[in-house]
Amino acid sequence: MDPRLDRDMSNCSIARTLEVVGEKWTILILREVWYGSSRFGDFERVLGCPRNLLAARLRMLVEEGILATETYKEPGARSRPKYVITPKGMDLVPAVMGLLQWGDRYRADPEGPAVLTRHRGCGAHVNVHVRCEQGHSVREEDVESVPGPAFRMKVAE
Amino acid sequence: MDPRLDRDMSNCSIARTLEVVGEKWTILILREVWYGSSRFGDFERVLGCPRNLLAARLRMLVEEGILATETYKEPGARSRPKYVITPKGMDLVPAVMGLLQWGDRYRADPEGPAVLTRHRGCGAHVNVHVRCEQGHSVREEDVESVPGPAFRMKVAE
DNA sequence: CACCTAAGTTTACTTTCCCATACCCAGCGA
DNA sequence: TCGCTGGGTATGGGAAAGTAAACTTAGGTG
Repeated sequence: MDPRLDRDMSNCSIARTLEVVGEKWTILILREVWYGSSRFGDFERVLGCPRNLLAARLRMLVEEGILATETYKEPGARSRPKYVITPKGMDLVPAVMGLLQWGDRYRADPEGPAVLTRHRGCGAHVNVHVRCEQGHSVREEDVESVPGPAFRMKVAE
Repeated sequence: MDPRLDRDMSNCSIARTLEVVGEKWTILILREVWYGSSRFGDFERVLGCPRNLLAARLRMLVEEGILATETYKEPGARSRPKYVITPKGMDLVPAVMGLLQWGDRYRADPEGPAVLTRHRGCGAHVNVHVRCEQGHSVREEDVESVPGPAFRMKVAE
């Protein structure tokens, strides 16, 4: 009989991204970096994340090139590492802002959002937005997904 | 001594969004809905997700109002439920597209992406993009986070 | 009326992840 | 050289997730 043909899951950019940032504390660590934290103790204190997981997540983010380590030195203390975001890490901002925006809309505190995102300089609110290369603003329901060059089907057993 | 003041984590839209879509299969289920799947068997077959978890995730997504159930009826079969995305679910598209876009850029198959997203109608590629209310295109490093109306500090023990 | 099918539920077992806590290590300053 | 401090590592228990397979259910078909 005909083999059943299905989309091959092994080649999915969403799944691959989630392999990196899909674990519990990872995106929250990135959020804190984005908000200005850089030290192990900052993350631990603000997030309340267990130290071993925090160390594991930071190590992974550095290995992936999303964070990088630098050293800092407080007067009268030895130099210690701190974590800064890389351009590759900055490119996660649209995804994280997408989560932020959805949470602000559907799960916000009655008082409003806890954090506002502004355009440095002009000061206006920023948001994420879907657009096409023709410059059109695209409504979510007008996004169409079609097979790309690496689209593969899989053969079910 | 002074209590230490920290950002209060309980009011974070990112964390709240992740409470809903942060579990392993959830976003992949949404992706499949977005790509056109709607039936229990579709998800099981394409994702390879265990049935019990799939049922639990679908139930949760319906409870959260991200998916809704409708019934379908194949000729000569009884009616069965199918899952369709709601407007609240569609509003997750920018976040999911952010993940897709990052994966396409940094973890793509050598051949290219498996899926292309196009503007229905004009056919041009779509992407997510940060902009401000003045209409400016905003570079990621020019996004500034400032305390909003519900910003709260917490007092460390 | 027995059988088939899709959509689950249930059960039992294994594996992985999460959390808390204790411990370790490398300077610096007293 | 002793303790203090920040940045980790090690460990052990418990919760959750993954795996596999049997069971259930409701209606349509032969």
